[in-house]
Amino acid sequence: MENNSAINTVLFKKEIQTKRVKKGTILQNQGDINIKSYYVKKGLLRSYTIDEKGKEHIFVFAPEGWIVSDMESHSKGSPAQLFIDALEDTELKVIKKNILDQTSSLTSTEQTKAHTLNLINRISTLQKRVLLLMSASAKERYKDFLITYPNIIQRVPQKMVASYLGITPEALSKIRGEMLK
Amino acid sequence: MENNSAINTVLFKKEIQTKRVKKGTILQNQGDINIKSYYVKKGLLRSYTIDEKGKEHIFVFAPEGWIVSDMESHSKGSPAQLFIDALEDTELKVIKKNILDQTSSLTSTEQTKAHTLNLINRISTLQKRVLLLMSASAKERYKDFLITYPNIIQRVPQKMVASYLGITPEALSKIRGEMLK
DNA sequence: TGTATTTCTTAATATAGATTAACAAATAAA
DNA sequence: TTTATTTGTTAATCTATATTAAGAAATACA
Repeated sequence: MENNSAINTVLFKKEIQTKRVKKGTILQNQGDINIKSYYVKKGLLRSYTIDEKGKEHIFVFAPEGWIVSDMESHSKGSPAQLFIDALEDTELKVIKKNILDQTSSLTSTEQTKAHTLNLINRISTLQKRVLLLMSASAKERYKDFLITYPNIIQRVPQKMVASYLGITPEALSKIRGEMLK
Repeated sequence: MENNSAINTVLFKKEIQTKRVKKGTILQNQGDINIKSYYVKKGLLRSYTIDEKGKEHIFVFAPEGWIVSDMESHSKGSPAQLFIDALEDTELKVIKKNILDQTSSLTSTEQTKAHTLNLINRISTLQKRVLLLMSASAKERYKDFLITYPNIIQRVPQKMVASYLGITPEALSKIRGEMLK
């Protein structure tokens, strides 16, 4: 989920499979049982839900160096909540092992540390996201997005940025219009 | 942050200090440098921010068995973003060590696993929270809160529940009124 | 116990953002 | 290319929630 160059150390070689997928490929469907994690070497993945009204809500964008995984389901062993698909042609590593098993007696201290750091970074990112969703206006959240993920806007359609921010494409268009003045 | 009985195994004895604090005690102020984590043995803590308009936003409630810590700041070594205080007289353990150092060569595999599980549970909780904030109405979020944290409503004033949900006390009062019919 | 303070409720009004719709612009497909 | 599809814009209208205000209820305090 976040940029962490030490990740290669963490990934447990024999459990990993490298893969190339085309833009549009769905890696995980809502309801899937066998949940995996994906490390992005090159390209761009995203995870998202579709609510009862059929509306998409993007949970994360995962560009180079990030990991996407459905923690909620992963930790509970329940079916996937999230869809995961490729927004660009992507080169990735599939991590099949349950994340808990990765912290096995066979992994080194350094690996475990990098692994822990990765989890903490995710929590930190989510903490910020929750606080912004609770206290900031759509415009403020958009401004924060531009700073925090400067390269994403050029790579995805605007409506996906709106979906990530939790607003409609129309609302984002209006905000951008206002910001130009 | 979440209920996990294995936590005692994780906590590294000599780094821990048990403490009793009175209701209202502030354990961490926004801007504090030396960030600690708190494990609640008995009682109730919360973490929260205060925005530019002076409005409080509760990030987590931490009843018995939970840990509160300011991950955002902890991981970056930056000053605390969150306040942490006691909503009831509380018995707690102060974890001074940086969380990364806890995953040292001295901790056992079991400890590390429990520790990892704890982090994953937090991510899982936050994932759900983000998705709810993005896609659900205030009433839906309140209903979810009642199910997920059934005992908290009896222990905190209603306005704090509102603050946790990201709505005003007036809005929550109205929602509760509607739900009685 | 009585008084002050905080919390909760209700209602009127305001506002950010949703919805709907229609069109323009860009991108993909034929 | 030309045409079809997706994406972005603008504007009118609607709705959930915020804001403001005032009184009632509960709680803390003297």
